[in-house]
Amino acid sequence: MAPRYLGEFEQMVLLAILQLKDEAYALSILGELDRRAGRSVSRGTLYKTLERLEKKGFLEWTAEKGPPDRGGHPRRRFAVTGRGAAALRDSREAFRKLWEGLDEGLEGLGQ
Amino acid sequence: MAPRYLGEFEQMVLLAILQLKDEAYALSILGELDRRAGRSVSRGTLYKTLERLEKKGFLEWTAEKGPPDRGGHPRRRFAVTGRGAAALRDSREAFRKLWEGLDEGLEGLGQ
DNA sequence: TATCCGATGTAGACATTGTCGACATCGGAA
DNA sequence: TTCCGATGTCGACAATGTCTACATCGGATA
Repeated sequence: MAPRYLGEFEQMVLLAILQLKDEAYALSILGELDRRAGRSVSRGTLYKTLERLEKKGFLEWTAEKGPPDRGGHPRRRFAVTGRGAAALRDSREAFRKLWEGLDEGLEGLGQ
Repeated sequence: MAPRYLGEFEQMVLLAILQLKDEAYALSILGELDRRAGRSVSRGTLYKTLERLEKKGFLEWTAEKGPPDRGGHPRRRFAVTGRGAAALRDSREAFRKLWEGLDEGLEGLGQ
């Protein structure tokens, strides 16, 4: 029952938020995910994941007044919590050990 | 419908198999996962994942006569396919870009 | 000022992935 | 013989990934 690990996409979302620093709004996250990971998903998908990560204490958000430029109205700014950062580091470490020494052998494999 | 990406645990399993080279039997994979990633799951969990990865063409296996030493009877030796290796590389690349420049800032975060 | 539109969010549904425990087998060891 | 450890298989269910449809708020604009 206790969700012990971050899913693949959950990790990506957390990382995208970290990359955006104080500009982590839902739509910007969507763009960051697409730019860096080539992962383009619907807004619904992102919001669901955001909601779950918040419920698990891996991120938090604050509501803000309308955006300065166009289309203005309230939106949420997301931020990774300490627990979220810790979970990311743990996962990164696990994968680092699993990849250890494999990089070379994989070059050229697959089409 | 088309499962485009590897799940978090699926990636770990594929990597463990790669690490074990020609010694990738179910039980050894279980041990490798535990040793390197600190991830200890039941045999059922592993077999289910192995089965799904095989169905998607990311790994294949060959049946072997009983193990040389103790408890002998047939078992399966697993191996990652070219497609599996390619999927791993893609995922690794996506995460590399997402982590870019974040390592420092994360040191010391979380408990 | 009535309406349209883009930026935001929410809700419900459903497929995929992660996880177990129970059950079944095969050969040696006791 | 019986017991036991190494192997696998199954069915059930929780967690994660994903979409589409629906709802809102304010400016822009006709």
